[in-house]
Amino acid sequence: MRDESSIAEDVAAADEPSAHEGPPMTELERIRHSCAHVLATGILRLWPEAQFAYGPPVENGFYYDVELPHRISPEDFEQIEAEMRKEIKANHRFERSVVSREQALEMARRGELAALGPRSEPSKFKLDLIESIPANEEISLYRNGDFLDLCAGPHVMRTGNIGAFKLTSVASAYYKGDERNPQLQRIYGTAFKNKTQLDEYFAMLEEAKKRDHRKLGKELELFTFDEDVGPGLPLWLPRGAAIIEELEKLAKETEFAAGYQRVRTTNLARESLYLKSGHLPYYAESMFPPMELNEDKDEIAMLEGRIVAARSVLEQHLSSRATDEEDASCNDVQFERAINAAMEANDIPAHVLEAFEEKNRCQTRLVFLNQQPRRYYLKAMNCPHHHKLFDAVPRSYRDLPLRFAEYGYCHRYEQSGELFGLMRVRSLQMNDAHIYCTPEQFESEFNAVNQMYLRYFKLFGIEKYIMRFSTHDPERLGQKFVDEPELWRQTEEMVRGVLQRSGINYVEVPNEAAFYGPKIDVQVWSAIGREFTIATNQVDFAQPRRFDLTYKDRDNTDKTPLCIHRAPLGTHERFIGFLIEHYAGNFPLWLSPEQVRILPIGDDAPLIDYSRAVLDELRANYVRAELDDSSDKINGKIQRAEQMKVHTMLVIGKRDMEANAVSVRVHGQGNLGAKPRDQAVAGILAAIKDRS
RNA sequence: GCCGAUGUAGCUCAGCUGGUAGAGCAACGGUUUCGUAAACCGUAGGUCACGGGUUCGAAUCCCGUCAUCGGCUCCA
Repeated sequence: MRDESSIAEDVAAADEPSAHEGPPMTELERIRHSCAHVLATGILRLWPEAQFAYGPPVENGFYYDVELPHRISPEDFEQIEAEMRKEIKANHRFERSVVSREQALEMARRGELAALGPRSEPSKFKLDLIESIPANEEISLYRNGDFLDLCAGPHVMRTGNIGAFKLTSVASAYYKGDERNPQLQRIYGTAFKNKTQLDEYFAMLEEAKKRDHRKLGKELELFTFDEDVGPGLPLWLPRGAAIIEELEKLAKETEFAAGYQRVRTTNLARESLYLKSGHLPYYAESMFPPMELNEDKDEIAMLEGRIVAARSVLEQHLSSRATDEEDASCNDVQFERAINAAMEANDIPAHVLEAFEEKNRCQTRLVFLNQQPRRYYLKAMNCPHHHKLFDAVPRSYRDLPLRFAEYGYCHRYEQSGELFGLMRVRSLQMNDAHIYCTPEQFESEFNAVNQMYLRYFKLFGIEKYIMRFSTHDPERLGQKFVDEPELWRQTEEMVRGVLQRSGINYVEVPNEAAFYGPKIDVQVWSAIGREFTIATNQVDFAQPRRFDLTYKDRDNTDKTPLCIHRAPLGTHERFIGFLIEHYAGNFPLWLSPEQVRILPIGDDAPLIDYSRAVLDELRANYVRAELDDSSDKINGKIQRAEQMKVHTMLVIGKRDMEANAVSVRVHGQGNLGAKPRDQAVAGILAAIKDRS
């Protein structure tokens, strides 16, 4: 399971090559970090030329990055693990020594670091890592048996203290996490104090697999992906769509009460919109490539035809007047000159005059048409469209704050390797809204949005979350971030102040802002330990300016509003993916795709009629209820309903019918016994209404 | 996009070192009339992801493509 500190750890693991800084390790981390050294020892026994980069403990184990011509595959694990077991059995001490910078560099040059002894090739990554250790820091080495490594430690006392370990996977990773650096093989493993804990860990992984949203989504018939539709483009089955409808109902009610207005915009817009917004070029690689439309093609062809016809009339006219030295079959410029001159005359026939005018009319019109195809893009974000809605009507300070909400589809061209079930998709429905406000209104609007998050989290029982405040990187202005240094500074200062005053727990993460302004992401952890950005809240100073959005202030001057982008429920795709894992598919009644299933015992006509009457009553109240009139026995019907995680089952036998009752069974709770029909129905309706 | 792994019926999975593709559940047709997690019998269902190659013969071996998964990079 992941905790809040894991963000810091991951950042440290990614950004801190030497591990020469950072918080002290826990006992388990020391075991895992030591196991990484043992892994390197094992690999070197098999491939002495291996070059190691760094090998820290991570959330669920450890890894070591290695460069090696041989491609390590899971088939090699057994062999490597055998070498590792020998090293653990030898029970070598982890011996720490401190060396001078020059000594360390010398050893690296001799290939002795992350090695079993001197080698012909230098330990090149270690050489580089030594360079990055700050001058005032001590340089330490750790030895276990023959293996010596540059390492800040700490370690367990002896290799034998690594109770139980297992190699788990191999992946590739860029050296220092930078795409421009060489790719290394990253060997992952995990280690625990003892075999029992190791086994428990793998058993836990098996359990986690059962609540994986991709597995449950298929089993519960919530959504599907189809090759003909395309990767990352989920299709929602009726049961999944039911959840979407409930979430939208929730959002619409909440937002209506909070003074939002709903708008609707298109999925497609011309290139010019996104040039204005800055999505092109700042966001271009996340957008689907454009489609090109020859919008004026037909009109251009028609005009050109008419020009040709008119010109032939004019040419005829010219040639009829031609003197010996004049040639009517001349180039365009000469023709224009000649015809203009000819039109000076007084005796021009009417049809020639008409052709002349027709030609000029057509040529003038052509100037205003697009000869080049026009580009249209699928929208990746709603904001540019909403800005246009702001701009569609003159705005006064009295209109602010103006809050436009839309649950629209956006399409983003995520890289193929990024796609991940529902959590990372290419078509997404965002719980989006844009709040246009004055700087004075910013704080209360911003806090109101945060309050909305907290209410939602309470409703869904989300207890663990953290806000990440992402700021810009001054060095990437004009590349990743709009080039407005002063506005960035002011806005970040403003947001930081609001966050601090509101007392919300947050961490500040540099360089991860949106291109148009700083943002706050809300990270949550699904029940199986995955971490996600579920909601987002961003400040946009850039786009309102780029769109020249203004409102008339009290003093009759035009001012530019601030814009807050916010999506407390994130996207349906990710949010539902999260909820599936959060609830393990056992949705509360209000969200349950099938809220009630009626299970008659037997199929006697009166019993079926009674069951159907109960069904009709529920459906008349918009309850998603079904009747199982199959020929299964009652145990079979219950089994099937339980497997589909139907929330409430109403078992109806002869006894119930005669008492005008139903027997209530709730998924996960079992048989709750018979209840009067009215009472049971009322209870269901009340629970749905309260979202309890 | 990069590295690695995987791809057999709607689902879960068998199918040895190449010799004509199998089970359970689901579906469909019957029989059964059952009080809280699976009644019984039968029927149908697959171009073994796709495309090439090797071979007398390929689900199986080789190459390529696509998709998914584990990571990396990216990320509202």
